[in-house]
This record gives sequence, C-alpha cells and structure tokens, in this order.
Amino acid sequence: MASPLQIFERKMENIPRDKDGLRLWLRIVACTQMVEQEIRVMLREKFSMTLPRFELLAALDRVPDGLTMGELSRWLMVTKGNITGIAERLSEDGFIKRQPTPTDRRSFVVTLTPKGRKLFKEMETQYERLLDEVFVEISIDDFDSFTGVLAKVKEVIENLREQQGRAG
Amino acid sequence: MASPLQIFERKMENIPRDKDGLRLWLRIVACTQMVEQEIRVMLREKFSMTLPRFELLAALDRVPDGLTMGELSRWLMVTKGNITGIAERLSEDGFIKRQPTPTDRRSFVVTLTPKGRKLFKEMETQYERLLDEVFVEISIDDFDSFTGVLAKVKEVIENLREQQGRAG
DNA sequence: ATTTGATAATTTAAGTCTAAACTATCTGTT
DNA sequence: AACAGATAGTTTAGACTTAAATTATCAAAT
Repeated sequence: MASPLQIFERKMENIPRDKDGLRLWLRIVACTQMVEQEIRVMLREKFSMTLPRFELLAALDRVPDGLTMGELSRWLMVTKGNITGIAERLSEDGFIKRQPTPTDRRSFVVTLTPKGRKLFKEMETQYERLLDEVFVEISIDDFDSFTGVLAKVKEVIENLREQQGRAG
Repeated sequence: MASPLQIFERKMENIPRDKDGLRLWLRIVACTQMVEQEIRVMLREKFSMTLPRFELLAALDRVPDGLTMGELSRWLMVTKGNITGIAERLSEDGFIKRQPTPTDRRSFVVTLTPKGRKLFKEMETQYERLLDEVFVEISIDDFDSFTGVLAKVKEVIENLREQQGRAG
C-alpha cells in the first residue's frame, strides 16, 4: 500500500518543472489537508467536536464582546448561510448564545457561554500543542519566508478581486 | 465594510507573538481558502464545474491508464465514499467511464472519456493561468523555502501517524 | 474445500458548504 | 411620510464530506 507521501511524489513527478505555480499550489493543498486531518481527528477523538464548530468558538474567544453573524461569516471566510447552521447547533449544545443588538433589529451578537469558553480553553491547549508538533522542524528563516509568501498571495488576490469588481 | 485582509489582520493581532505554530497555521489556512475561492469561482463561471470534480478529472488526466476508486481516494486524500458520489455524477455527465478489472471483481478502473479529456484540457489552461497569476510575486528563493517547509510538515505528520499506528 | 481475515467499493446518517432567493429592517432621498 | 436601494440574517436546493456499517470478493491457511 502506497503511503500518502509516495502518492504525493507520484502526483508531482509528471508535472513539468516549469509549472511553478501549479507545483507550489499542489504542495500547499496537500500540506493543508494533512494538517487539517490531524486537527479533525484530535478534536473528534478528544472532544467529539468538529473543525467548523471549533473555528467558530475560536473566533468568539478572540473577541470577548462577541461577533454578529455577518462578522463571523467574514472572519471564517464562509457564507452567512453556513454560519446560521453551525451557530444553531452550537447554540443547541449551550456553547454560544445570541443576543439582539439594541441599535439594529436585524442583527444579533453571538458570544461564548461560560460552558463554551471552558470547553474552548481545553481544546485550545491541545490544538496549539498539535500545531507546535507539526511545525517543530521549521526554522525561523523559513517561518519568515513562509509568512512573506502568504502575505503576498493574499495581496495579489485582493487586487484581482478589486479589478474584477468582486467584493472580498 | 472590512476587507478580508483587514479582518485577517484583526484575527492575527490578538495572538501572542510566541505562538509561532498557530500563527503560521492561520496564515496557511487563510491563503489556501482565498486561492481555492478564486479557483472555485473561475471553474463555476467558465465551465459550470465544481472543484472536487475538477480534481478528480485532473487525477485521471495525469494517469492515462486510469485509477481505481481506492487509488482516487488516496490520491485526492478523501474517503472512498466521497469518491463514489463524485465519480457517479461525472459518469452521468459522460466525462469519465468505469471498467471492471479482469483480475479483481471488486474493483473498477476509472478513466477519462474523450469528452472528459477535452473539457479538462480547456479547464487546465485557465487553472494554470490563474495559479501563475496568484503566485506571480513569489521569488525562486521563497519557492524553495516554501517547498522545503511543506515537505518537512508532511514528513512530521507521516511520523506522527506511524507512531500512533494510524494508516496514512 | 472451508474458514478466516483483509480489502474494494457502496450505502447510510449526519454535518458542512455554497449560491440564490427571500424576509425583515435600515438608511437615505424626496 | 413614502419610496428605493442596501444590508442582516435565514431558508432552500443541491453538492460535498465524513465515519461507520455493509456487501462482495479476495487470499491465505488450514
């Protein structure tokens, strides 16, 4: 049985050397999928939690005053309809609560409940430990290079979207 | 309205400087989501195609003799059940075909139809053009650093999985 | 030949995700 | 005040995704 690394090498070997963008992209995707899978397994096995729910809790943990549904949607880079569903399930389980905003009757502010914050803190410890483990081999120089690359990519895409008149 | 880049800066600013693994991971995820979104929009608008279907076609294009369902599952790093569904829809649309293998009656070899290959080639051109555009600002040195980082991460995860006795 | 365990693929149930349509509300502008 | 356009959030229909259970087949060892 071929290992994921062997499969990956087979995927890359037929791609012409000069297709740098493609090669880099395939590496990024493979890396992201593998790390995400580790996180998913950890969250499921230790906390019976899914990654999307964890990410919503994480967003709320970073902003103690809470976020509206639309802010959550932009923060997590998913559609508003998607947030509706995830927030509904987290609310049923008592991890978050929704409060109407005084200034805008269309809008809600979502915050963590004490139960939600307690759970998140436990998960956060394991989550950060896992990431440290995954990136343990990476040098400071590589970190900096990596960070620079990702920042450039984000800027290029922002510009692309502006040119096309698409909202971010 | 805050732009994605502004939202991202807000996400990062509250994270302690010393949490390198977490910071790097959030950057990788944000970058991947943005590039994927560009690809999704392009595929939908120009070809009425989804990303998962495109990726399955891409895998088959790289291996002219075809791949079994299980090989596709490992190649694309998704479950076999997932492949069943995507392959079903691509087959209905006449882009791929499934043939029984002579040596193993449980197994099928999936290959592109001429129609599927023709469509893929058209999409591939646009896809690679988009990736070149997205990564245009990245220097050769950064490419190398990036590639090295991703390779290390993959190895670390392989080792983690072996220690835990989990299959890849 | 039969049993036993492994493997290839599908099915199932539940959750995630999207784009588009929709409802309710807000914010000008007249 | 009344209208028009924009915005916050939900709903809908369909596709994707997963883990776990299931079916059919294989392969190896009796």
